[in-house]
Amino acid sequence: MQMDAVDQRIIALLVADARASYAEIGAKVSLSAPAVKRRVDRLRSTGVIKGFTAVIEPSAVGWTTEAFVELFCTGRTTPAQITVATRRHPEVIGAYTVSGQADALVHLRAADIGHLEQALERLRAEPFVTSTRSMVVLSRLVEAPTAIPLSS
Amino acid sequence: MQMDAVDQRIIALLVADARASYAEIGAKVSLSAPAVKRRVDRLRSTGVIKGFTAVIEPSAVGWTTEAFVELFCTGRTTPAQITVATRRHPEVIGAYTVSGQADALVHLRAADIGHLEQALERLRAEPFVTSTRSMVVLSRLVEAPTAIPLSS
DNA sequence: GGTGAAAAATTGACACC
DNA sequence: GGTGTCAATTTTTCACC
Repeated sequence: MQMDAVDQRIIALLVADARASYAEIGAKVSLSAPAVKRRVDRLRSTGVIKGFTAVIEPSAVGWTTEAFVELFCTGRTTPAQITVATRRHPEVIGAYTVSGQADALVHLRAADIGHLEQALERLRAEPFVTSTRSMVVLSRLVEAPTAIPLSS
Repeated sequence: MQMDAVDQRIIALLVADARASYAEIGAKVSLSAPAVKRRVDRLRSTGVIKGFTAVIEPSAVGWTTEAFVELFCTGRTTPAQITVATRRHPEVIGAYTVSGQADALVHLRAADIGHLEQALERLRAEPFVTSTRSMVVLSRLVEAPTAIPLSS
């Protein structure tokens, strides 16, 4: 899809604050509120903006434990299989196929270590998983929303 | 902070759609719009809701390459040092200290492989980094916003 | 792309429990 | 502490140019 510098700035402003009003955004990009809305509607319908979400402090909702788990899979495992399998587990908040020794990297979030262990066991029970390697998150140092290159 | 089931449901609804109106949310949790707003204001001021953001398709804004990099650091490296160092690099969209062989895991997003390589070189140049192990993301299978346990 | 008007949402004041 | 109702203001969302 075609996007100009104004679209990029609107996106950056919405990433910074998804509840900013169109008038507020318009003031910063020198556009009227309706013009901003039309652009945002277009960005949404073309899939550039996938949605709007609240950023939550995980510990506040009872998720205190995170881990990254490398999956080593059997030879014939497809990304689709991994997708289906990982989506089944509510603890999975991210999953990626990767280059390197592992086949996939899975990001888990659980209530506590016990819950994490349980989720990990379930994941390891998937038929295509041959082995795993876990990294439990000790502290989140950086966690930024999708950064947008600012075209100044 | 103290949170009841209604707060949890409001949070879940805002994670699903940060631009939902208070009246719309109120209809789903059986509360008036002002009551919802008061709760949201409280959740924001207490840091449970850290903010609202737009979810962007990374490829649409020119970020086509992602990687996870394990950092192996010198013995006396502190999390604070890693935080400061990783925040300097705009390509870092996540950083965590982890248990296991590596000391930290860094999530990078770059325009292309060349850009990623460049960012990786800069990261490896940090004085406390002894070695790295990279996993380039081949495909994003799952990428969910902070999942909230639904108290049904 | 802007303007203007109607509809809807936000926000604060107030009473109530 | 919490809620709902009401009114003023602001925002959204249409027309139409």
